[in-house]
Amino acid sequence: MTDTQGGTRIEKKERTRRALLDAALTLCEDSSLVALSLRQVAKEVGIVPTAFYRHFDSVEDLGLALVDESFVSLRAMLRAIRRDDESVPTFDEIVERSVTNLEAHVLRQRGHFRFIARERAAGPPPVKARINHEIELCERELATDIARLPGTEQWSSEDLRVLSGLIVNAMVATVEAIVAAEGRPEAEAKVTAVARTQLQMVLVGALNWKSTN
Amino acid sequence: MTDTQGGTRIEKKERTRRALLDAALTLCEDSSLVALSLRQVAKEVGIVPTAFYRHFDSVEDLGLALVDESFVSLRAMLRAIRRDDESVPTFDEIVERSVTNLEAHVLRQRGHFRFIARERAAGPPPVKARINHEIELCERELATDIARLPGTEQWSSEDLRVLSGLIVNAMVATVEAIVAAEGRPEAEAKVTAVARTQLQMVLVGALNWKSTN
DNA sequence: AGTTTGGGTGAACATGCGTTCACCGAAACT
DNA sequence: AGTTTCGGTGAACGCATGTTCACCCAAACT
Repeated sequence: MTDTQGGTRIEKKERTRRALLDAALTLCEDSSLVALSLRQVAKEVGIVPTAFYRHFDSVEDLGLALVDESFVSLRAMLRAIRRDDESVPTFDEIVERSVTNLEAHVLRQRGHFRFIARERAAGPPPVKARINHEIELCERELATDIARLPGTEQWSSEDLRVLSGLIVNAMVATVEAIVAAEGRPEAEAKVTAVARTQLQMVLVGALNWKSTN
Repeated sequence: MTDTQGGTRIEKKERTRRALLDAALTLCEDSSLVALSLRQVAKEVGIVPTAFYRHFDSVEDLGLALVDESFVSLRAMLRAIRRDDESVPTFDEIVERSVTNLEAHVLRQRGHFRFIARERAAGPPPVKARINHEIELCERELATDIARLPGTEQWSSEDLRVLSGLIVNAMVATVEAIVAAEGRPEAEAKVTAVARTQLQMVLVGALNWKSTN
């Protein structure tokens, strides 16, 4: 490969590694990791198939790296929302901020989210497992956030998990719908409007829920 | 192929067609339609690759047939629940019946549901589209069912769709979780228990919702 | 009885796949 | 200046893929 960008050796290695990750993300856009060949992604990047092994053991291994990458940025976003919410009074505003931020983040990282939504259901088993594990972590963190909200003081931890599961489900579905909107802004707006209402309905349910801990 | 079962010609054709559908369902269990080859499924059935074309134009075409099949049986189940519900008084009993029936049906048709859950996100575009369309139909039907329930008389059709979307999301997630339980009964029981509680929470939300039609 | 229909056959093709191996050449060390 | 490290090379392998074609033969028609 002819790398016209100068730089130290590790910089160049990192650059092709990135190129491999990006190429893989693009190439499996409308199929799946399990249908993506090492040679395709190598060709896309402009290196010979064998050179792929200098960076990853297999396509599946590359997939795991993509999962990690995606969730690092997702978790950063969630931390940011959480930080902001410290000073926000009403439920409506929490809903508003959450959905707005989620939408912005999904649009910015469309490729990653497409990937996650797909491989969560169809990826190679280790990839699937990693994704579902990460989502479960989000669910747990959301449960502890909810526990700090007024009105949920004496909920059972059971019910907290159930509620956060419900919300995470709705958010996962929302992400899939935003991604499926394919960038048509009016379709996206409809999706997020629905998501806001759904979250509010769930919150109404939660506020009127008496946990039988 | 040596077909030891006798029968008329169209019966024999139907028999290999079934075998192809079943083989495809089994073979893509832990990958996806997009990673399933025509030759694999032909070999599994015991016919030569070329004979596949006597039944389907392509693997994708076979996939569409599988989608139709799955939803035929799903819709039959939904009709049955709806019929039963006519005579059922309380919300709790509706929740109970729905989740119990869903669980039983998913367990009986595990293969089909696995397939739907996977290909919904990862299938070839036409397959994805067909699945999402079918799910949307379920959502619409649910919305009209809800509209007949006491307490929702003056909801906006907007809100009806939002609520049924929320419920369908939760049910799709439940199906995925049941399938992921891999037949371990205690894991399945936990999943359905969570689903029941989630449905109840949503219903509590709905009952306290005032639609701003 | 004679003919047509149509599911299944088997060879052949070009192409793409993952993986192996010995090798190159420049950056990075000593 | 001399040596090591290591990302990228290119040929080669055995194998699987989708699709074509001419062909077979029993069931189904006339």
